[in-house]
Amino acid sequence: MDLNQRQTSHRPGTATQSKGQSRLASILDAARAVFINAGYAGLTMRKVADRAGISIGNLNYYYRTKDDLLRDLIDHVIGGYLHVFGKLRDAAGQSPQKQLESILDYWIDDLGTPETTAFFPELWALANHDPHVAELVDGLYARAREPLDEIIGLMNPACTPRERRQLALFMCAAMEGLTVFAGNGKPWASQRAQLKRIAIEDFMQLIGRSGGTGAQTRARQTV
Amino acid sequence: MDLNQRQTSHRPGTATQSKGQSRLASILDAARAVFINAGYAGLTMRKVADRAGISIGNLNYYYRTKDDLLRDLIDHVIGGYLHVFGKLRDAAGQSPQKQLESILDYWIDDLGTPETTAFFPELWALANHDPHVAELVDGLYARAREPLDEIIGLMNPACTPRERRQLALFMCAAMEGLTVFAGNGKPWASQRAQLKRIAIEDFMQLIGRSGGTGAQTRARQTV
Amino acid sequence: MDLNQRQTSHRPGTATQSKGQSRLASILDAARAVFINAGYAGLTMRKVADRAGISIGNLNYYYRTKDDLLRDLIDHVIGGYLHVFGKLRDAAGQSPQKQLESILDYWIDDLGTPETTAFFPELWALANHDPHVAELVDGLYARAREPLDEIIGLMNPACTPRERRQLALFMCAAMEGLTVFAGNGKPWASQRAQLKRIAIEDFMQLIGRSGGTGAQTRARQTV
Amino acid sequence: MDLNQRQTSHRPGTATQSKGQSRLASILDAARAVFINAGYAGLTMRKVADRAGISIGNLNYYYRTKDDLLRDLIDHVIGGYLHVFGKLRDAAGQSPQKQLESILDYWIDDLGTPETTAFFPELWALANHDPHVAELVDGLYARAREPLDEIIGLMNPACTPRERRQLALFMCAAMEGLTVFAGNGKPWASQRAQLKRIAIEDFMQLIGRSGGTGAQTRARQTV
DNA sequence: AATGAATGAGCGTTCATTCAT
DNA sequence: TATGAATGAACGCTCATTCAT
Repeated sequence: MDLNQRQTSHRPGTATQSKGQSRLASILDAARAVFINAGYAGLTMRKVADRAGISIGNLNYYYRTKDDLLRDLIDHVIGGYLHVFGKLRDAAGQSPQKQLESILDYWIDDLGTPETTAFFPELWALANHDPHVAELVDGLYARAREPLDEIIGLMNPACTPRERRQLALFMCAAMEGLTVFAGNGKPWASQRAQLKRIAIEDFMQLIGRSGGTGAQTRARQTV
Repeated sequence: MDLNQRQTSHRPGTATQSKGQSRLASILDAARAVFINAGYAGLTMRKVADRAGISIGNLNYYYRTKDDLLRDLIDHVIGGYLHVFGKLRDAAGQSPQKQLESILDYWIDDLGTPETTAFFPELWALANHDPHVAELVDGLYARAREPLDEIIGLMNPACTPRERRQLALFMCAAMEGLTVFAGNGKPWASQRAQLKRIAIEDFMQLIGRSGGTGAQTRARQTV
Repeated sequence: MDLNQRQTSHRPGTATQSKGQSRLASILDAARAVFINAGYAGLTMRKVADRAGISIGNLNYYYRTKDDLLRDLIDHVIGGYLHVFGKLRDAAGQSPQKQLESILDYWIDDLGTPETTAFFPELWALANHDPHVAELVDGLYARAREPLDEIIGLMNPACTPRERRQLALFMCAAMEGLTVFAGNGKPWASQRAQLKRIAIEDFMQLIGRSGGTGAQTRARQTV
Repeated sequence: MDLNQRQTSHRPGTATQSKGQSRLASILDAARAVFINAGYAGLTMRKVADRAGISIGNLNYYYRTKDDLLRDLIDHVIGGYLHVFGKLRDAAGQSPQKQLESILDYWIDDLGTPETTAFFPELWALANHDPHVAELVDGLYARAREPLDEIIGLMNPACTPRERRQLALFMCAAMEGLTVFAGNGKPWASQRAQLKRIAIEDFMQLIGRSGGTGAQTRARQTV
């Protein structure tokens, strides 16, 4: 899957003029809002049309089926995250530690926004029933882990590529898990900053002590 | 909320006899299966009735509304997890390290089962739109973290109660996050055991080095 | 295809009680009326439900899809004609000529009724786009031609089975063709009786002079 | 109704230039194809526009309503048949028998083409619900019977005009009825040529023996 | 305790049609 | 001429729910 060259699912021949393109954008925005507010189960063509201020006929003019709309919606939102993760990687010139801290900082802050808190659990649930969504989600995370992987390599050259990938995955999972507990409106939201410090601290240590088998790691630490 | 004294949502006056009670159980089993297979969006009274082998009229006899059924369904499933976590805690006589390892072992194995992999993301998504579900989920995790909290206290007496809670939360989040990546059928499922080792190792270290403010921790590390 | 053992297309489990059976009958009657009045293009679930005096929900309770309803509708109506043709054949004890006359008499009278005049052209049109309808129509006509075939054999033993089938087909086609011109409300409706006489006369002659090759026939006639 | 001076139903002011006229022709061709393939129930403005390679906006520019298009479509197709029947009549210089045979030959061959097999049943069905179509169809057949009527007069001067009309109608009906049974793709398609022979033979005899009451006819034949 | 029958709102979608450009 | 954009009614169908038996 080439995440850079995504193809839209709207009806061919539509959105050729500027009016149609902006309408398409407003549809995707409306769909995103409904999806976030009401979840996939509450995502209906009528709600989207209402929110976008158009008729259902016009909505179906742009998106022949609800599924087409859903795909473009997820493409659209995931595309936004991909864009941000691409930028995060470019924080060059800094030390790997600073880079890592910067990424985690952004990541955990983001998961505290209402949109992300609501969007990703829906995505995870959907991915279990829709292979296409699963593929998109996997692609997104793979991309998001790339800078982590790279930084781990800089911070601990002893790590094998496989170890780097596993560590990045573990860190990614740990942060994403925080969404459920410290996301927007969640019970631990007020302690998100402290949890972020714990995560950063922990990941630094984790990276530093890796680079061999668990036995070796423990040995090195105790020496 | 008292998780020990949950109240069922089925229609009062039903399930008074043994036949009704077993029927209720089969309904909840059917509902769970549908919920896991099709997600909340695909959970319909018809499907549940079909799966349970009864008429929709009869289903509505036991559960006046779909929402009632959903509440009992989630109560039912969460109750199962609570039961297990209660047992885990009873692994007394062993060292705290062994206890911790045992819990994480079970936890991460469980998240690799098809049921858990499918069930929890649905739950997280649902919790964002249904306060009652949110409350149940929070209660479940609070209970699940209790043994972790306790073990942390045993392993590192320097930890304040607040620190213990935060560490337990972080560990819980990190494991739950793995569901999305290393759950059943997920891309990292084959490396789940290794990720488990990383988690256990990491949590051990994390607990060991905690027990002060973040500043103190850093100071100690740099010395 | 066994026309005698047709299977209904209504939802399994419905129409088990007397109320449901009579409702099913009223639905088929309503559907028949709508089909005849408005044609296949004008046959909608809503119109049928309205005509039957029930909600569309209830209509869909009995017939899951419009196609199911259509099949049963056609089965239902064709079944009526089959029943009649079965009876026609039983006009035993009379001379073959009388029997033939009786059948043609009934046939051409029937095609002058509003229902038949409207129903069959719809059927012919539908058969061109729906193989299942085509099969039903073919089955109906095959059955309808059976007594004709038999009578031809009695009237002219010189006819080979193949000739009999062809003659019966030709007669059947000629009569059915009259539907378009002399059916109810058609320009030649008022002369239907005279056209019937022409047909009967013609078919008698046709049968009588058959029983050999065309060349032989012409030879015998000119002698 | 004057079939020679048909008035088109396209929007006044359109198709004034050569480009518009050819576009109109391509629209009618597309409409005919859709009508034949999908039937009246499947005839939609979108399909016609797609097939014609234009936008539905442009289609509605030429035909303000679907009904206008339908009328012109039927006019168009029927016009083609009228044109052919006009030519058939001009097979002068031959004997009436030869002329008759030539007409029947063409007629029954034509009804075996995919277009005619599909088109006419749709037309008959439509005529039952649309008076304008009924009028057009009646006009077409009236014209088609003219040469038959004339030839009958030549072959049997004893026939009264009324008898001639009835015989022509009967013959026309008999042939049209063959469409349903021996049209393209129908069960008897392979025996169409033999059925044609039966028809020709039969009609010759029918014409020859007519010209009086049935009794007289028989008497004359037997003498 | 259980069923078949029934409702009406809402679903996704297609339709003929209009309009500004 | 021709298009893309837009509408609103109607389509077939599913839904949660109610009710009489």
